[in-house]
Amino acid sequence: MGIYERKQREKEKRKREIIDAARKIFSNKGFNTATIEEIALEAELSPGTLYLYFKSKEELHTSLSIEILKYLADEIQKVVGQDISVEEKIEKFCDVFIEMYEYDSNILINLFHLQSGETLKNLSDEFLQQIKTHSIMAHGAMVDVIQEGIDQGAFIDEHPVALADILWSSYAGVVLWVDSKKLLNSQKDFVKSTLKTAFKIIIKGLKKE
Amino acid sequence: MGIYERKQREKEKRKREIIDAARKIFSNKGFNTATIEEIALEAELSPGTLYLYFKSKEELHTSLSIEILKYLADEIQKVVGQDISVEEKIEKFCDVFIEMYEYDSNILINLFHLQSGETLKNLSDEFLQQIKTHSIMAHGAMVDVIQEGIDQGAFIDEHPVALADILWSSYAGVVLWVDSKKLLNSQKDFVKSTLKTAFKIIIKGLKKE
Amino acid sequence: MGIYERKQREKEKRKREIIDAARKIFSNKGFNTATIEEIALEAELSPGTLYLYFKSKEELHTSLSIEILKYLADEIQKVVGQDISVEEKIEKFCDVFIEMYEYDSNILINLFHLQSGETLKNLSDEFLQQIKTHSIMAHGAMVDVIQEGIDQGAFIDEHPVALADILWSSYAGVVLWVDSKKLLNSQKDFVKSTLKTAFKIIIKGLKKE
Amino acid sequence: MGIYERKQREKEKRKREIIDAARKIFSNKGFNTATIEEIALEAELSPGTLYLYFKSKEELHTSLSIEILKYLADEIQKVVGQDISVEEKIEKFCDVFIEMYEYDSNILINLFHLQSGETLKNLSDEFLQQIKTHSIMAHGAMVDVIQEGIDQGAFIDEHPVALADILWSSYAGVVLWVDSKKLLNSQKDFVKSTLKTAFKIIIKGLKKE
DNA sequence: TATGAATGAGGTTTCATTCAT
DNA sequence: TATGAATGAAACCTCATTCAT
Repeated sequence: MGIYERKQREKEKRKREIIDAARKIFSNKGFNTATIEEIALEAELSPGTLYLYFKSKEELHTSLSIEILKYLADEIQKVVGQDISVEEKIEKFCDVFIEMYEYDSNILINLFHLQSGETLKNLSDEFLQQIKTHSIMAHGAMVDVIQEGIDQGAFIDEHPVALADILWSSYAGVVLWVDSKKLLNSQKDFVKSTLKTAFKIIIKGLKKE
Repeated sequence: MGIYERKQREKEKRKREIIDAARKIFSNKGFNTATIEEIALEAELSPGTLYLYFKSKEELHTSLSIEILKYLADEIQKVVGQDISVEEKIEKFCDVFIEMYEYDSNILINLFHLQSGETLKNLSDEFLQQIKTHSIMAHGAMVDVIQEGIDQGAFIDEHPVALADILWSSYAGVVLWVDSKKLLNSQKDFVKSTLKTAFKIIIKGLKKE
Repeated sequence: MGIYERKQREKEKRKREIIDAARKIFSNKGFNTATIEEIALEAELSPGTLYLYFKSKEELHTSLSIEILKYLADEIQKVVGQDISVEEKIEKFCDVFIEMYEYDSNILINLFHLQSGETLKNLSDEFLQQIKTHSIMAHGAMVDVIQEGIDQGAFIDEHPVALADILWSSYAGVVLWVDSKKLLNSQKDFVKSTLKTAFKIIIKGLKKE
Repeated sequence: MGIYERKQREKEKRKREIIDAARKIFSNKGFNTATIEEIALEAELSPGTLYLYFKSKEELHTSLSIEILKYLADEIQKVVGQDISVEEKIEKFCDVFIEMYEYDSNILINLFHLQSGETLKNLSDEFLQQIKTHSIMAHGAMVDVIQEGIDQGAFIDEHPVALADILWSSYAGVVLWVDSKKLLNSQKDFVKSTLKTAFKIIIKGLKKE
């Protein structure tokens, strides 16, 4: 390994540390409330150093989001090729969502920051392209599985893209809604069980007769 | 109409103008990014004037959220007593959600700001109580309808609170997710059709056999 | 009494009500912290009305201060002509100070606001002249009494102006200092007894041998 | 000197510069009228920088006041142990006061800001404790000297705490009163001579027969 | 490359003052 | 004369970003 490679690797490692710190802080505080200083502290670096690796707070957040999106897309895609029934595949999607939630319960809220008009407008083309790519891959995988179900005559004959959206929405909705109720009523976390039930009902609803 | 009544009415009207301006701005920019100056500009008032009607930016936002919550709870409750089948009632819930979305597509995101830990912590008891009351009423109405379905033997025998959560989640999820996709892909708005399909599938999933 | 006089009298009465309200509020909060709105509320008038009687917050405060100063000067002067010994006259001065303090314990702090460079600079010539006049009269009365004591051979032969300053200072000092201690240590009010003792000691110090 | 020490020293130096600037501005304008921007300008720093060293305007002012109080307490205490007569000790107290006044003629007014109810209420316990400690030390030192005089049979048999209060009051009173006269009459500064005379008279008044 | 002190623009909020009624 | 809603300047404070070391 040459000097250049080693340096490159060092740089990647440092970037990773910063992104990990950023995830923790953004997760707890949200984009606007989190400060660069807090993230730097968490990363055991100085604020100035963060700017050697990321052009701005916005870019740091976007990098983090893209990473999450990429991970999600990868996990979803892994399910598609498995030798199990379509129903089981959709259950696996549910498991992926639960896994994401258990890893970091605020990950989704972070992702939604991306969608704010202002944020997207200021995004570089490169980042925008990456987001689109990963989004399409994750979503496409689900569409494929649903199409498979329709082709097998197991699922109702609706537009598969819409059906995939419903699965995604279920994920987003349960996480946000149940989380919100939890805070308001100080109840324990029942995202997992609600998501399981939701998917069960949706699968039942998707099936013919 | 006496002078006092006229003044009172003037005051209410002004408060309404401010809340309407606030809805527009908070809707587009989110709580943190929106500025009092922008809201004042939108309301064609000076920043100082806003503080004659609302103690703080936070209180203005909370007032707005409570209003939305109250409206939602009212509309949902209207459905419960109607002389139609449970299935139709749930379809009506869907219509209420669509109506809300069409009135202001970012209304829900506004509501989610309430849930942030920091926000809830700083809320006055009075506001907190109102939020809880309206939340419980809206949610309770849905639970009642689902219970009705279970009692009639029409719906599967799951915990009705969880089932109501799934309906709410569906609303939240579709709005957020599909909206997010729309922004990213510049597609036209298909929240309405997706929400319709989602409810159709969930109703089917809820029904016995 | 003509219409003009009646109007004039009305106006004076209103001015008095405002000044009385101002004394109460300035006394409790100090010049900067007190607000026009509070004073208006106390006077049972609207903020706008205050500006019909006083050009500015500053002028209202100055008017109040001048009134106090005038009252003080009058009371002090009443003592001078009385048919009692110089010692007794100085004791009477002390009583006047105590009376002022008991009427309003923060009166003096109010007076000191006048002295701030910024305030004096912005004062109209008319007001400045009034302040000077009353100050000189009050102070002159004390100087006269002390001079009387010196002439009688009862008091030490120091510059009488300086000796009068010491009496005034004693008043100012005890009020401010003891008041300050009271707040810090939550002790009861012993301004009165301290002032009495202070004057007793100073009188003793003033006397020959 | 290591890097850490040098940095620490730099930091202390900067804090000092800010406090010095603050003294100048607070001195001229008073707490409320002085602005952070002015202080920053005086310190040749940006407003934001001040907040790296002091949490708030209030804390900056309190720090300044405590410093003054500490210095005063130290100087007063140095006098107590000296091998001179009680009379001479009290004269030395006077010299300390004069020295303070000559260093910054508005120092005392600054200290009085501390006493305002609002200020004391918002003070952190740590600061409050420091203020109390220094106050008690300074005052206690004077009480000790007076007690010494009483024990020697040189001073009249009054409550020594009250007598110490009179000395302090004399200081406060002369500085405020004479300073106020100076501003009003544009006379030259005679605080020093008046204070000297005042102490002379009080000492005479304190002595037995 | 790494630091972290310094910056300064921009946010929320207050309040003396004005002015249409 | 009296009102009080509206104004808007100016205050305090935060924090993303820069730059000398």
